[in-house]
Amino acid sequence: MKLGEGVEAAIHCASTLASVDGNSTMPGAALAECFGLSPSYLLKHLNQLTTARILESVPGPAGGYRLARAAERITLLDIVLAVEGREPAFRCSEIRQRGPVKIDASAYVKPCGINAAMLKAERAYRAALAEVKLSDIVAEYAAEGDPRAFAASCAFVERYQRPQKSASSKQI
Amino acid sequence: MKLGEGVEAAIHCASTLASVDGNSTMPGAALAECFGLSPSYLLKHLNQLTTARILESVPGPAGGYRLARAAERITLLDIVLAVEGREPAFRCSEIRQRGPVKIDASAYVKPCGINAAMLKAERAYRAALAEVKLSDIVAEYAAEGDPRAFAASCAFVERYQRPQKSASSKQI
DNA sequence: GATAGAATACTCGGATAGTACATGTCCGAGTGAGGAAGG
DNA sequence: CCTTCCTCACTCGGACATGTACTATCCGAGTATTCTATC
Repeated sequence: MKLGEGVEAAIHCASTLASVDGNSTMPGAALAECFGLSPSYLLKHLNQLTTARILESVPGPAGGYRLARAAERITLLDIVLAVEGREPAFRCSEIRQRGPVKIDASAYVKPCGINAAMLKAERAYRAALAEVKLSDIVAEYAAEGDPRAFAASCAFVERYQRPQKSASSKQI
Repeated sequence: MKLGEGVEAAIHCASTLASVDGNSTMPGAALAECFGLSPSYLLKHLNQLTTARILESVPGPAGGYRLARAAERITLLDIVLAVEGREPAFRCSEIRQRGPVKIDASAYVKPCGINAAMLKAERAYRAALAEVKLSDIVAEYAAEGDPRAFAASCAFVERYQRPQKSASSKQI
């Protein structure tokens, strides 16, 4: 029951990318510098987000990352699942039938109640994450966060974002 | 986001211990054999439950483990926290203030919205686990589970449980 | 025969190796930009 | 002056070490039982 450190980085980067204009991109190195992270390692997580179709990557000079779809259509659950994997945290290994008492397999057709309870709790967890959109995070930050910190973030984005030539043509 | 394998073992053992009579005990070796687990390793998890005041351990011959309180007063959350630790799964390391843009610390007095959203989801997870009592698991198993498997479990408990002499006097 | 003592066997508990996963780092493939040469 | 080609620098992507935490195991501390010797 411990989430990797990369989840925090992934969400922060996605929030930052939500502030870039149109389909401009932002290099991974800039994101790493923004949060004081190792550039080489952050790319690993950004790549996971790209594989999950949450981000898009543009190679070459003036390349970088951008959101693959609108921030209103990205939830925290999407990001968490992309980084941590889609498997449930609790995996029932059916130890109830590993004992020495041999019983026909037909006695275990029903899933065990413990597994059901654990999975139900995990569904509640995921449902709570699915309710939070990336746009909510950004809006809450702009409204509730400290104005100085917000201004600094905007300045950082302004400084490092790179507009794309074939921007309008690559709209999906 | 991955729970250790010991959680499953701990819950199954606790459910089994909920079926022992009065304050009889059951040795850890018997529980390990019941689920085909390594006896030496299972003791580690049982010890965690004992430290968390969920189980009681009785040393010496005819010793073993028993529930420290009624099964109605033990929830799945108690067991999960005892095994996995009480720390939240998501730990905010405040990477937002690690960047090169130096801002006064007063700008970060408010907890970051990402952390708040993650913790809220975890509260939902824990609340769902707290609603499930150990007695519910046992009752559901007795009512919905396969009668053959249930009978085999009862026979196993009957065979290995050890009544305690000073049983009634040690009632809390 | 009853009792006190010591040896014993069984239990849990903590300290000790092995392994899988997450973390952190490095180098290579690919691409667009920029500049130089030619028309 | 414009076009074309080449070189280059910058980007992401995957392959390679390292650290940590989970898993697994073994040996030691403690206690009720049990046997024996004595009263």
